[in-house]
Amino acid sequence: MVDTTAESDLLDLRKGRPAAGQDPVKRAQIIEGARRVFIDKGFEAASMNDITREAGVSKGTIYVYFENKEELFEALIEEERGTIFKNMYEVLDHFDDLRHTLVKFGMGLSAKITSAKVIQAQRTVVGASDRIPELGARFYERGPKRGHDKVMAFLSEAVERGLLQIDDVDLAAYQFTELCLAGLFRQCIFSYRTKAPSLAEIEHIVTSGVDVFLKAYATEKFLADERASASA
Amino acid sequence: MVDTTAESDLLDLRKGRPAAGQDPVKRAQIIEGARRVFIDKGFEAASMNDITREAGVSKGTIYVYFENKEELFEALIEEERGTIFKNMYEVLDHFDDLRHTLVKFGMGLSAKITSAKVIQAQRTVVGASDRIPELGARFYERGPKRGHDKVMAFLSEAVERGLLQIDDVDLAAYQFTELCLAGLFRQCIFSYRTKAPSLAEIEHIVTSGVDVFLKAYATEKFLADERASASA
Amino acid sequence: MVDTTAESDLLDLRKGRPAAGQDPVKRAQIIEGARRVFIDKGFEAASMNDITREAGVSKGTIYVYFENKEELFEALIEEERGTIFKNMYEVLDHFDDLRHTLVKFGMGLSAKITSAKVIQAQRTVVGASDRIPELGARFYERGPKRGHDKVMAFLSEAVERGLLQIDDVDLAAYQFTELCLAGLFRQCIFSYRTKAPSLAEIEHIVTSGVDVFLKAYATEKFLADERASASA
Amino acid sequence: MVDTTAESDLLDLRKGRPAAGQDPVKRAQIIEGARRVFIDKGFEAASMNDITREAGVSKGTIYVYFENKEELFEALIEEERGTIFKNMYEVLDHFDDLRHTLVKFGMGLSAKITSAKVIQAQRTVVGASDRIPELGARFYERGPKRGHDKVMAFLSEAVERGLLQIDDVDLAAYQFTELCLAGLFRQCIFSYRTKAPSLAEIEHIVTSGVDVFLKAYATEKFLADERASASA
DNA sequence: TATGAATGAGTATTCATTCAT
DNA sequence: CATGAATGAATACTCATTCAT
Repeated sequence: MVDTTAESDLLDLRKGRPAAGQDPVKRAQIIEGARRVFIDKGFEAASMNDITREAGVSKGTIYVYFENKEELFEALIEEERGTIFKNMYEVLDHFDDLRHTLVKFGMGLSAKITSAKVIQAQRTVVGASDRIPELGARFYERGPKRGHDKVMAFLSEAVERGLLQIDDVDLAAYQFTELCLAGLFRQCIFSYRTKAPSLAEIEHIVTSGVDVFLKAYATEKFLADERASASA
Repeated sequence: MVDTTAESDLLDLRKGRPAAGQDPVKRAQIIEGARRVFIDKGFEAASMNDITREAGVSKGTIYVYFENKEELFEALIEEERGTIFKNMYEVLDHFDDLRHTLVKFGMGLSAKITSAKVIQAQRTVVGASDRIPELGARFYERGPKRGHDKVMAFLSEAVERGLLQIDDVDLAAYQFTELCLAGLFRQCIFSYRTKAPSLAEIEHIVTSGVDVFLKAYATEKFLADERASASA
Repeated sequence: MVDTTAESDLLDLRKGRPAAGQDPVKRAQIIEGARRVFIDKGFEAASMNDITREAGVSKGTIYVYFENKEELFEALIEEERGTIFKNMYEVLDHFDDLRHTLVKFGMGLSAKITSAKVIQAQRTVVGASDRIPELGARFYERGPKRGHDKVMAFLSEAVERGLLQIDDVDLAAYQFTELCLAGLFRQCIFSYRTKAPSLAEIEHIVTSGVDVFLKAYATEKFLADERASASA
Repeated sequence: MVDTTAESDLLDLRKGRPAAGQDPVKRAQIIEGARRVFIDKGFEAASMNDITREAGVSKGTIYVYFENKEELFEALIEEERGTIFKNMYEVLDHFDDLRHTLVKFGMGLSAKITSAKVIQAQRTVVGASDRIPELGARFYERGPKRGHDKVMAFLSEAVERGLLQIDDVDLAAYQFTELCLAGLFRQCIFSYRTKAPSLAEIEHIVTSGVDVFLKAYATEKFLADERASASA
């Protein structure tokens, strides 16, 4: 987004001053400042003055772009969400190797969710959820929930293809996700782990998780196929 | 106030009367008030005045027992932990019916962790974790971690008894726990679910989770035993 | 915009276009917007942004025409005064029926002064008078005072015509006005009455007021005339 | 007030600390500061910080004694009202000389209402009435309205005694009051008069007002009595 | 020692005014 | 000249903490 702006600046496409609350550069600048402060201090402890200072804009300007503190926080989370879950589901488009696809997706998911940046954002949302429950709900709905739906769709497809045998696909999708995280989420969010898990660790966990998942849900057909391609 | 005091006062002015901030009854009284307020409102929104009122002690007294609001909150969480996870692990002492034991334990765990009260407390801890990371860490360590250890011990025992076949017991224990929660924790903590799951739902999830778990880890011996007892 | 302008622009770029703050149309436009906002919200609660919106001019332009908010308000009041008391005194031009003339005038006066709009304006002026005393003074001088002078002139004329017998015409004029308002002004300005008095009420008050006034000041000649015309 | 405190401190009559918001000395101190600021600047322009400074107490303390700015202002007005209208109606207890009583009462009323202090207070109330109409209403109700009722009672008594002949006592009471003020109130409240009228002026106005009033409402009996006592 | 009245720095938000465009 | 985005001082009010009683 910034890139595009920079580019248009070069071309001088921005004629005159942007309308109040409409300058995307300034908006981004405010959100960036807000991100630093909110992530660092949490919703309640973050003060609009801090954000003012961090963003390098005046108090009034923030209030032109955002109705109030809550809305600013929501906008930040909205952005964050987009960033976090972007490109995470593309890997689910391929069915050629089910196990490999699940591992690859699971690792991406696990790595993303437990990354320091994302954990902190989630911590802030959880903290704020107490006072603004809809905010947490919305975050979950448009983030984790959306991912869950993608996983469900993928599993359904695999069932149709005769690779998996699942009664409750919804539940199975949750099980899959949890098997990929296997304790990491709670450890991270409670600051028990202070740094993100290594890739090796994630691989170990996800490989095992997929194993468990397939032992429970794979069809004979899938296992036969796998044996065949392994011997090839 | 007791006759003996007069005498001992001469010898030791402190005896029989706790030093400042040392009376465990008053301390407990303060923590009890703090619990109600913190759980009800979250860390930031809870005011020391609320706690004062709820605990029935004066402002000054609280500050004799606890350096500040944060320290009081820490002390409360320290206590809370113990209470939440108490009695949860007793069911793991029985091995006569592995599947049944796992389901029973899993349901207890799932119900506890997703109960409104406990979710509230966890939300508050997560929110505060950002500012006081050790707090979350300690909470996790002495709560979830301890439970995890119990599960590990249980699984190890089952392995030794030839009922389960597990390479990485640590990981398997995490997998088991997560299978029992299957999405509930994240849904609850983000306020996506605003009320605790029903017992029926928990039963459905846990039964399926144990199923998956056993399909992955149960030995032939266990399955044979189960078939036998089923036909009996 | 008119064709002739194009020509004169060549000769004199300023011609036809008023200097800064000199265009009476724009000035009127601003005042009209200010009127709506100030009357509606009072001095303090009215925001320059509201006026900007209502007047359909930009912030900067207002500040070209008026030094600041206070000065704009003063200009508005200056105008308002004229509008409020316009046409109120015409009825005083007729002497054919003194009692009737007094009642008619008194009713117009009373209705005007206690009308919602005018009360609002007066309240705003009174409120602002504390900070800008000249403002209230000027309002009174060119409004109520001017009316008082008209009443005095009328009463003097009536005295000369032998209809009234008055020592202190100045005082009598005040008395007449007050008798026509009889408590209404204070009730309205203090918001004790939240809506303007009805015409019937005003008629009752004014009729009685004129009665009192004439009992005190009417000459024998006037009374005789009145009796005569009544019997006719 | 400060003196009293110093004195009682010497005598040590104030045992212990008064309860929060209960110390009448501090309350008076706050109201005194508020009076100065509110009277000087009007409701809106007065800031709680100003009052804090003027009263010599901390922000928090004010908010212990008064819920908010509005309530503080109301408390001040409540006080002011009491002070203003105190002892004003005692003179109405005597009927021995109706004219004299009316003049005496009218002069007290007129002097009071037009005194600088009272005018300023009324101006502040009128200004605030715009935003808080109930406030003005309450002021009127418990101040001017109460006075009006006393006048009505007095006039009714006079009617019963056969001294006056009045159809609408309510209206007559208003007429009497207005005749005593004869323009002064509006002149003062709009800052047209910047200082209170002299006693001589008030006497002139009230004497004339009572004259008009009695010419309109006095019975033959009263006039005969007066003539009699005059010749005596 | 316990109390709770007092403190004042801190909060989010508003709005008259300025000045680059 | 006109514009309206940006400014930041000012607002009412809160609350963790202190300290005289």
